[in-house]
Amino acid sequence: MIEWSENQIHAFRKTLLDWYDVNGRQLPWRQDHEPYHVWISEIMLQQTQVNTVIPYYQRFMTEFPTVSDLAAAPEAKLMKAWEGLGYYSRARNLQKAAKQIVNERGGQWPKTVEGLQELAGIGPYTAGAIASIAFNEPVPAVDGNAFRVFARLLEIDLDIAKPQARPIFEKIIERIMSPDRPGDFNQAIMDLGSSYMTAKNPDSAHSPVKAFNQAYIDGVEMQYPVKSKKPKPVKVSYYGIVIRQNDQFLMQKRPSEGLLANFWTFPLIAEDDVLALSKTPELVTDEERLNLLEQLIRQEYGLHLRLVPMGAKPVKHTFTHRQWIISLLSAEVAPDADLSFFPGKWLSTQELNTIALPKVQEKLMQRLVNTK
DNA sequence: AAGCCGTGGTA
DNA sequence: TTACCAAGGCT
Repeated sequence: MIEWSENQIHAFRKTLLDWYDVNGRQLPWRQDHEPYHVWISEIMLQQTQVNTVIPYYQRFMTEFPTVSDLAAAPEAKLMKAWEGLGYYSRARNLQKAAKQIVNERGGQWPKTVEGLQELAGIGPYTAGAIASIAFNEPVPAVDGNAFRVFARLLEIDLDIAKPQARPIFEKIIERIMSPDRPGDFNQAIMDLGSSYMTAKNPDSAHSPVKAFNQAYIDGVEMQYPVKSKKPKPVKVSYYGIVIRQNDQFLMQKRPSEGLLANFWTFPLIAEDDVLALSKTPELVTDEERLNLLEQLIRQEYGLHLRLVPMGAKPVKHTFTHRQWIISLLSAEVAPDADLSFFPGKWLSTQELNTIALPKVQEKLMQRLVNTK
């Protein structure tokens, strides 16, 4: 890596901010520096693209205009507002933090990076963003953009996937950033990172800071940032059981922790659990498989079902670390069936249109429409 | 430290 | 299709 002189640092600040003053993006959350606005946008933007966030942010501000409104909101309404954004613990933490501010702090925001990180869902990046943008504190906001931009500018060889890299980048950026305009500096770095200095197809030849971009100058831009790879999603096969009576589906609520916590889906049964009932799982035929599945449902839920496979191909849905492969089967259940052992309830199509559903459930329901 | 936690877009 | 990315935080 290289180091800049004081003169270079001053020149970089001026070049960056001059560019930002003219070319900075106009975004809904940049109309003012209200901590509430900065906060909501920063949480939504975690691992999520700007274009995806914009409509969510606008609806959110209409429904929950202030931190008090958010603190007092029914959780179902909040989840409906977040539906489709993913990483749903962000929404739950959002309300936790809103309650912290309203109930424990008399509506007062913590105004320092340290204080902000005491709020649920606010880590080092988001705390730096809020502190610098809303409270003008000269602290870096090191997100993926900042890692990438500074790794290239200075040819920093640290693996940005490793936690130790963060404090080192923070120290480097602290020295470089504009002490009088910290919020604008941090946002300018993000705009740079999402325009000229993107991960895949950067356009450094036209970048306002190309003269400062050592990796570009040396023709090794694509070697930065150094980032170790993550493991592939693990494939998991399920049977999705569609039990319909007139206008209702028998739905199952997911556990309160873990993937898609508390969301409603069709009952999902892991193929592994079904095959575990066989002494020779590798020899199970399709017909036996169906029998084993019906047996498991009898044992676990006390439901006597006759299952009929639906459609040809299973529904696939990929999360960050899992790929679900779901084979749909339909069944009828007797009107007087005992549902006391079944961990779920009947939901009408009306209700299903009202509550928040995860994308994978919507895919399953879509498949239902297509195979009818 | 490394795995968990969603979704949509792009090459 | 696969692979990887996009303004991370929590455990």
